[in-house]
Amino acid sequence: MKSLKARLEELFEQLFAHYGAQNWWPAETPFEVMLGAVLTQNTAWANVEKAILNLKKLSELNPQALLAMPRELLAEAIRPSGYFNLKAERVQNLCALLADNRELHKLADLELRGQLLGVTGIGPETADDILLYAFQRPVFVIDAYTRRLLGRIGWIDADIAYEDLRQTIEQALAGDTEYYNEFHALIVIHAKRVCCKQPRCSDCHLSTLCSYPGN
DNA sequence: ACCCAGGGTCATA
DNA sequence: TATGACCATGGG
Repeated sequence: MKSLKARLEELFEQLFAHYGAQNWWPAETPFEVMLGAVLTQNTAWANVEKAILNLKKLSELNPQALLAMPRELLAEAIRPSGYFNLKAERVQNLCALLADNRELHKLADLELRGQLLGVTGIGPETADDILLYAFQRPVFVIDAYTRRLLGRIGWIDADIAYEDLRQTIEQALAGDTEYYNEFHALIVIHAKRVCCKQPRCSDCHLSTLCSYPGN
């Protein structure tokens, strides 16, 4: 029986061999990463891109500017990303944390995670996206794709708690920031393949890794 | 017309 | 602790 570490590393190799380096997260600045992390909650990335583009036309992308913006105006700009009233509030909650604590980058990983989770609207996955892709901390992000993929392969229980799964994988891999960055990006890119969105996945080179819910 | 998307909060039992 | 309602747009 192969160890979890060996199986995960093999999975990484297969994905990397097919898709190559992804250079994530798609954003120009760390703050834009954080913004995207909130806006993409339960939302297709294409809609988030529209929202961010709208916002860039109205304002500089920094915490002070978005805090100064009337919430209604912010909400209207991010409308395409869905839940726009809710997300306008969440974005400003995050901005408030960033604006009145300029030393966040000096905090240890766990402290920083605690600060992020303290923001209403930032849950475990959004916090980990921010930790990994904005603050370059070694965190393995668990999202719906990751659960679906690992669940489908039969490596995890469907109902394992977020923290338990994250720590199980991090303990097994003991990877660095760059490795976790690439790994999560590959899982998402793989899940977005057209063939992985079909009920049956026959032409996928990695058919056994297809993450469509019904497979 | 339906389903889903790079989730999270809050009220209730 | 564990469900369920709610948030809302856009593409397939």
